[in-house]
Amino acid sequence: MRPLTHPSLDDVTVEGILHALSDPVRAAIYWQLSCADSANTCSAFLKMEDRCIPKSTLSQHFRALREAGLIRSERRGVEMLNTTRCAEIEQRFPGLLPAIKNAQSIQCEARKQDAEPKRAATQAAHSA
Amino acid sequence: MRPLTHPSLDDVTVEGILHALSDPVRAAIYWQLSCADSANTCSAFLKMEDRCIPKSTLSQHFRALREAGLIRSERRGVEMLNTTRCAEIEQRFPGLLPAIKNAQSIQCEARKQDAEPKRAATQAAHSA
DNA sequence: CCTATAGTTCGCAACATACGAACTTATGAA
DNA sequence: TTCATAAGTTCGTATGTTGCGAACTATAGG
Repeated sequence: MRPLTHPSLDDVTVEGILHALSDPVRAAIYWQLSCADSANTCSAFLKMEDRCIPKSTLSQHFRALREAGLIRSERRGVEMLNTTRCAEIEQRFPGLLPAIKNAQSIQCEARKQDAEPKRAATQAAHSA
Repeated sequence: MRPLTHPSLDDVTVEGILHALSDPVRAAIYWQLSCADSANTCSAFLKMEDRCIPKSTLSQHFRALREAGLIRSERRGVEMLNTTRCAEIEQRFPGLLPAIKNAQSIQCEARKQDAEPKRAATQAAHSA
């Protein structure tokens, strides 16, 4: 097992960040980590929103986030503690992560709104 | 040749935007289009920053931008006029594109700063 | 109709991604 | 110590995506 490598802040690129967050699973992991008041292990994400994500896939996603500079991981015994580097990134690219997060949540809300009328329509069809 | 398709604003996704702009060539095309006071053809990008990008590759990049909802393309005779849809996207995801653009330009400046000392060092070495 | 020009599509090679199986490392019990 | 277990990583492979040359399509102007 090769040691964990984290890019220095100067080596973090916008393209890397955008690419890492353009994957829905990684984006979900990232925002969840950024909301968590304490560090989080990988296995905490084995089940995400009803989807069961294989361990190996998760491991790759964490590596992608780490290599993009979005998170910092450190071994703690048998498990791994992951924390976001958002303060650092905010320093280098002010406003970037908040803007992306805001957009994601707008989209998330819009999807909920979309789902509502459909469910109502289905119910109406059933009762008719 | 299948007709040009543009997603409706509701179908534009954050992941799609991030993915489209995570490619340096597409990002460059996009920002250049957004700076252009008028619409721009594809062939205007055949030579970008000393790099010569093949026509077919360019065509794919334009398609990617179009399908992500970032640009609108319309035939005008034998060529294609491309315009950004940034006003629409700003409406749906306020602040997203400006934040990304700002980050890109910060990175661009940082790279220039990085290049300077090197060139100076090289000159010093030559004169020594 | 012929030719030139701007883009698109096709086909293939190179690269990236997902995931099961096998492996490594740390922990705790016997 | 030795064994079992748990958390992650790495490997192999199947599947998907991307880049680019060659062939194609569509339009404008002789």
